Amino acid sequence: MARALLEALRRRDVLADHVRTIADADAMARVGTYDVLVLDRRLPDGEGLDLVAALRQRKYPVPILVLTALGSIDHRVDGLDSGADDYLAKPFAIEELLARLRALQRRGPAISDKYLNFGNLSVDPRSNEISIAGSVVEFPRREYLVLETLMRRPNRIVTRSNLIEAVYALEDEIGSNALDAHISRIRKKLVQAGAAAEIRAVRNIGYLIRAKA
Amino acid sequence: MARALLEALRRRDVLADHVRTIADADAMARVGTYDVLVLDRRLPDGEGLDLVAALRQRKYPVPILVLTALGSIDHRVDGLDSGADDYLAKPFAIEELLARLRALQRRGPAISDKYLNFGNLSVDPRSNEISIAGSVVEFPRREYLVLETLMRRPNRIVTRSNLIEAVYALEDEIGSNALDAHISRIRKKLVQAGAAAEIRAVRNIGYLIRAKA
DNA sequence: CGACATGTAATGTAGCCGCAATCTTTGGCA
DNA sequence: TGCCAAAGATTGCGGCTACATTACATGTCG
Repeated sequence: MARALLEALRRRDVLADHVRTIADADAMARVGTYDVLVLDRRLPDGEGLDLVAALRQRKYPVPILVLTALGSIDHRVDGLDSGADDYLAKPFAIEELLARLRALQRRGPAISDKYLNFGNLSVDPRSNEISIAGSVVEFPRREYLVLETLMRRPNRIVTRSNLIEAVYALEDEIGSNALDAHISRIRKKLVQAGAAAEIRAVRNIGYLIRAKA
Repeated sequence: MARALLEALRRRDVLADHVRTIADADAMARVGTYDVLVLDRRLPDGEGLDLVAALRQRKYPVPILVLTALGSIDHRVDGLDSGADDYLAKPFAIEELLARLRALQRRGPAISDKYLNFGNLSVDPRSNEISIAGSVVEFPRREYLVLETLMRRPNRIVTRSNLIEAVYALEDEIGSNALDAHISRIRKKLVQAGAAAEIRAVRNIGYLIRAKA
């Protein structure tokens, strides 16, 4: 089935990778950049939904479509609950799968809009949770705010005053290197977690986040 | 839009009825026999999701696909939560809608029991019953309300005021750490029951429920 | 009367965050 | 190229405060 699907995709000039196991898929998801992920439930080394849950727990933002031979309601509900974005029962027409993939892809940006992604960093403004290289890293409130602000403009300079404004909102806090201290602490966490991004200072102006050298 | 859709369906020999209001749709659903129902969210006499909720509460078994101009996640989640079986953001390709309708039809009748599931927690808003790791755990009214509210937005921050509002509805109750006390009691029950989720505080803002570390 | 729910208040506590002292880097300038 | 002042980086420390917990009083229902 995978072969047929790959062939159909290739014919439409869709780029696709294929692996057979959950372990491989997990590895690919960590390093690769994909628009959408298609996952069978029954896989040689386990249950596909477990991977979905794991990816979602790590805030993996890419839409996931789950294929299953089990068309029953229960399983469908499980699929959606586990964090999949769409669900398709086998047997299915290739055409339908393609339509759904297009739909997911179109919706995709909207979905990942809720995440701020850059390199292997992912910020979820809803839960104030930050994931680096696939695992959640805790950031205290102020540090989180600084990093979120930077992540909203990757590769672009954010002025000191912008940052201070974002972090201290209304509270009047002026005069100290508090911001610098936060930056420093953030940096430490970033390297520690193996982030593929770094924060650079722009003298007399502010900071920016960019891909690591 | 309805006209275009009806035309497309007719061309494929699909029988379809069309009404414009929630009231009419409700009436049709009561008497007619349909394989699937397509519902817009914005309707002249109200919000489509309310009809979905009402139908589901009556155990109306027919799959429902909801159309919406609002493609955001919130709305999508709301849609699924309300008991809809599929969700499609406008604008969409007619082809895609048709594919989804076929899929729904093939899957057959679905009663989307709208449990709120997260980790090994399950909340049934209908019976106000909470299960943790498969067994029912008793929660008194206020605690239940707090937990249900959190479970409606897993992984997302729920503000203190939201929670207070949810728990104390209209009753004016202000000024105390009553909420904190409830949270504490809930936490105790959660760990005692071996929940795979935990409630975290977000300083100065509120709480969120998320997968246990 | 007893069990339980729930608000209140006292007390405990973690950990954030600002400060400041010290070290490092940067860029202007001769 | 080399020097220096200023900007930035880093780090330990301690106070503060929002949150956590617990006990207790009150209320409610059987």
